[in-house]
Amino acid sequence: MPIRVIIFEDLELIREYLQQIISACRDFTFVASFADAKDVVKAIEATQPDVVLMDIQMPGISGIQALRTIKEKFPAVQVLMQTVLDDDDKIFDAICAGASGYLLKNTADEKIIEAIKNIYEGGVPFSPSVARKVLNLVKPASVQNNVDFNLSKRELEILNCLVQGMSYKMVANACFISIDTVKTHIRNIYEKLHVNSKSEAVIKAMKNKIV
Amino acid sequence: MPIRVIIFEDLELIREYLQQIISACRDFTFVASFADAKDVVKAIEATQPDVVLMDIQMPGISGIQALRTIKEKFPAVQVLMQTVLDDDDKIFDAICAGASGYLLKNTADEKIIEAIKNIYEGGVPFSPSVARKVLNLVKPASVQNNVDFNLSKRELEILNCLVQGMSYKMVANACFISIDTVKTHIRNIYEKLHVNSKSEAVIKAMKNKIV
DNA sequence: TTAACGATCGCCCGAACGGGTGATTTTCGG
DNA sequence: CCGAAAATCACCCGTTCGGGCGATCGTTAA
Repeated sequence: MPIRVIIFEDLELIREYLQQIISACRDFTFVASFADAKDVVKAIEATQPDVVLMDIQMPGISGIQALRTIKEKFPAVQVLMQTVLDDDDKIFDAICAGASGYLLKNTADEKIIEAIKNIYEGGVPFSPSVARKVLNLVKPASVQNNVDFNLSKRELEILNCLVQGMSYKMVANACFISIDTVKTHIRNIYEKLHVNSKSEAVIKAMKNKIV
Repeated sequence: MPIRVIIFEDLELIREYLQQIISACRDFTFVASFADAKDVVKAIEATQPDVVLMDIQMPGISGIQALRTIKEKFPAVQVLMQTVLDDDDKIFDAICAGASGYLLKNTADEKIIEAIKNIYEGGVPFSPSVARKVLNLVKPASVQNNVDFNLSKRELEILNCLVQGMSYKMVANACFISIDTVKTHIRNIYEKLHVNSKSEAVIKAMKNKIV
């Protein structure tokens, strides 16, 4: 059973070009193409696609907005975003909105074919440079989680309570120890983390993924 | 100029298998292979590879540890991790440690070849399922940043101070307002965020990326 | 032109917190 | 087995915080 593909792309030239590539491959059925995403819901309902090729820059409703709508109404439909410019924010937005893949428009034909198949099989095709960007988005968030603050097991447990927003009293109850002991532990934690308030400890714990 | 490749892989069968794949491709020069990462630094110095194929599970020093060492001493060397099991944590650790790519061992030969070329050209090859996992790591971090707590500009500003670990007094100084006004604002913030302590507000702010 | 809202400031009180000191017991590696 | 580190508890003191109440002054939207 061929994969049903539809296209959203404002530029006629590119639209027809993509259309040709899809049609030429017998694993795909080219179903329809649209120059804008105004009636994206109706379009999906009418055409029942497996995969949507979506341009990011389009007059009127943006590709990202359309993507959001699709993922909301038809979560099973896979959407492959494509764009000329590799803007970090756009890429990030698209990923957060549920894009299944992200290609730059300089991608070779056979790569596009491959990406569509890939996406249909549950993969996540990214242009190399896009993938690099995604990685750079992930990395900073968790860099330096190897810093060792030398917290004991108990201290970690209590710090964990703190990052859940607990008060001293609540920690004491949760850990079955007296409130004074909690204070002692927290004092020690502060010293090890080089902070001197609960908020700072929580912030440092979250940023360093000690939790 | 062919790409110089070395292999770290404890299982002889797989090691020789990879070795054959690499050798068979005239874009690559197979330089050496090692059964463990004990002398990883010496190995790199001696062989001057462009790309390292690194198994994750190895007796003694783990592939991730070796990866860290390589990236520390030879940041220019690209490392392609590979593993049988697609453990989320391992993958995440590898990415954070600077892995240039991540393949599952069921990857087809030609995909491996492609991945090595890709990596050498600055790309980031991931097995489809790995890429999906990476995405899932990125997404939750920024999901729900659209929740609107209806904070005023001033309240946002003060909340920002809080997530930097400031006390009431410090916020007052930073915003050039009296400490009592800070208290009023924070009271209002608490109400809007449905919390009732600084830590909780900080946690909620960080988790929801209001900052 | 009111009414609503945000920003500003003030006072009060009790609870929570931060830091200092000291002590006992448990645990665990050498 | 012994000593260090961790875990436990206690008391004191001053500061910070959380919350309740009230107030003034702009801006703005109905």
